[in-house]
Amino acid sequence: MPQVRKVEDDVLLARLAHTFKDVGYEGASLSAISEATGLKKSSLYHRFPRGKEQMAQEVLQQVADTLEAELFPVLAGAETPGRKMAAFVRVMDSVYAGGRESCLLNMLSPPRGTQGVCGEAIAGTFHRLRTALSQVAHQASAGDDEADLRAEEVLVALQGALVMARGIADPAVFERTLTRLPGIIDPNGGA
Amino acid sequence: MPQVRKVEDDVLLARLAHTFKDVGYEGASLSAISEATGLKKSSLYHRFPRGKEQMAQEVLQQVADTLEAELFPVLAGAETPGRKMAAFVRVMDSVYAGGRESCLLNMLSPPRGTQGVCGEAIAGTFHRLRTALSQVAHQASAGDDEADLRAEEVLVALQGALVMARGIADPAVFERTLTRLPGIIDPNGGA
DNA sequence: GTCTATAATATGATAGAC
DNA sequence: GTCTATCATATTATAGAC
Repeated sequence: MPQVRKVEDDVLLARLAHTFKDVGYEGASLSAISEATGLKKSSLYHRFPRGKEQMAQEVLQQVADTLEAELFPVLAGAETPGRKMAAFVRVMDSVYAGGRESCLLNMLSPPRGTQGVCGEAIAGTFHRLRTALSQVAHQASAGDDEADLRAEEVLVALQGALVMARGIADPAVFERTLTRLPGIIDPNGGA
Repeated sequence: MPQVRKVEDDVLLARLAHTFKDVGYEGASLSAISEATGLKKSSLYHRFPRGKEQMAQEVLQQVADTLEAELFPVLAGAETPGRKMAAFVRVMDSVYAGGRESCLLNMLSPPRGTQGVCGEAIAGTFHRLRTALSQVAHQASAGDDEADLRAEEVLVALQGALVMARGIADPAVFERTLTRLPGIIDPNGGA
């Protein structure tokens, strides 16, 4: 009888993501993952034959897919920079649960030197975000170099706010930081 | 004959810190630590009877001690805000090896909810840094609330730059961010 | 203070029943 | 597709020689 999927793929990935965000790659033992997902280890290997590394890869891929579907079309669209950044803030506030969850790009980051597949995915997502934000800054009348710097500054603030929110156990840092982001990309945007 | 210290305490702590910065708390197995420090596991337990948790605690304590000795006296001293922030940048550039090393406050951060001793130390160091930076901002004619926000913004940028530098394997992000920090605390400081 | 040796447990991973 | 049972290895931790 139990030939049916006990946990749907999207739910499974969401629970995996939550676990990785909480304890990181090394901290996420298969036992912990099993408990978090409700699937036994062997069932997890059925879904992810290459084990934990594949889980991390697919979770990162889903992050990339979500951004590609929900964020980048807006940032590349016809709206004003102000509206685009409002959407950016909305998406990030949702992705990071108001600062109560950490970033997978941080928590899944491999050791220095050991780049590997996850490292490539993480770097790629950072670059993709920076490019998209830079174009918004460019739209807000920044020169090419200045636009890149503004985009970088936004990502730096986003990541730092998440680290600090976790470090002092206070999501308010993240919320305060979010409100600053539109003004970084578009200083004349009536922030 | 080998009744003498093979590795001095400060060297031992430095090697431990390097390992934790690289692979995080969970990723730093005793085997890895043993190899990195040049001491066998049982020797490590002789130095740190409570094991890895104690190692992390002492490494964090040493970070706090270093800041207390090298940074906070300057920030609380009689110099101009500009000189204080120049010293801040110098210390941070050294502590994080120009962006090629991660922050222990990030890499040793315990899972959400599980605060524990390390969590307390990390939060304490964040608060201590924020307070000291806020006083510099206050000196640079910021109001009390504004000073706190500027201090927070500096720490957020610092942490985020380290995460991003690691994520895209490019320390330049960190160096660029460092140059912005004095202007955040003192916008009229001729940055 | 350091080492070799060892114990108890946890981990990543596989085999095979249903 | 999920499960129980199992394996080989790695992990934290301790005992005792030098």
